[in-house]
Amino acid sequence: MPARNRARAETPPAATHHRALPVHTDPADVPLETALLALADPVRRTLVRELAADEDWRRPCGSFDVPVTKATLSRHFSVLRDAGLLEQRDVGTKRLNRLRRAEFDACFPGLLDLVLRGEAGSAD
Amino acid sequence: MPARNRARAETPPAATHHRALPVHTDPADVPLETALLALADPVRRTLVRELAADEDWRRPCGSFDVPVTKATLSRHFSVLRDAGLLEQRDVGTKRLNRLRRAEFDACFPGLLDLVLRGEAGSAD
DNA sequence: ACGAGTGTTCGTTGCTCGTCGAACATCTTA
DNA sequence: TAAGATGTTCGACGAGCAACGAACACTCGT
Repeated sequence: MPARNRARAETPPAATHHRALPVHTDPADVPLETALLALADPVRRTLVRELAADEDWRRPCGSFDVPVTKATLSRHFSVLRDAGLLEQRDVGTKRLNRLRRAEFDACFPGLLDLVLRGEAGSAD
Repeated sequence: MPARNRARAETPPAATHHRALPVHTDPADVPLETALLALADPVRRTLVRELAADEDWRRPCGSFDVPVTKATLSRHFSVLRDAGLLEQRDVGTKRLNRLRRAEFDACFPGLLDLVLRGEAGSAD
């Protein structure tokens, strides 16, 4: 419980203590199949869109408008992390999220845009 | 059994008689989820790649190198049709296939390229 | 007309995935 | 230290999907 509170000047609000922080898979190590399956779920696409609409590190896990339980939501975040789509950071009691837009886009160009663009095949 | 055998000068080898030909869903009517799910399967991605590698209307259904039964294969083709990825045409006893590259690409830009490009997240 | 070749349909089986409730862990505040 | 807030983990359940064998349908040869 010591914990040095030396606020590191970083992009995010500076993480507090240290909880067993999740594994962040690099998009470059993500098989195409994993990426496609991750974005094939409607709930996860909503999460991705809401993340893209807001600024980085602004939204804790519980702040998303999806019709599922905390348990299910946690699972979805896990899948997004494993797909190289999500980065998380703990601050206080909440876990803040960031969409890895640039990194993911570099590995799967166009895929994220498709999701953010819209639902129909006619797009837009 | 009448059937006008006026060989229509077309792109494909000109269809013979008429079997209950399959329903071809227009890519513009395909939800993003359907497209993603269709390409999320490894067998279907193989089919798509082999189709893209060869010329249009050259490959009958049974000519693909995938480790599944005829029944399963038929099901996969059905899924690809419903995703607006495949067009089929009957000639004699075989059903020839064509990848709807341009049409699908217009609706889901970049998606097909991703599949054809490769498997890894590092692409290429 | 018959048989071979090709593809679809049907019913079943097994596995994966999304979902939930309940219990647990961690951090903050009173 | 106790209470509250936020997420995660742990079975369990149900739906969906890929896969198969077998039976059927259609076309082309002989």
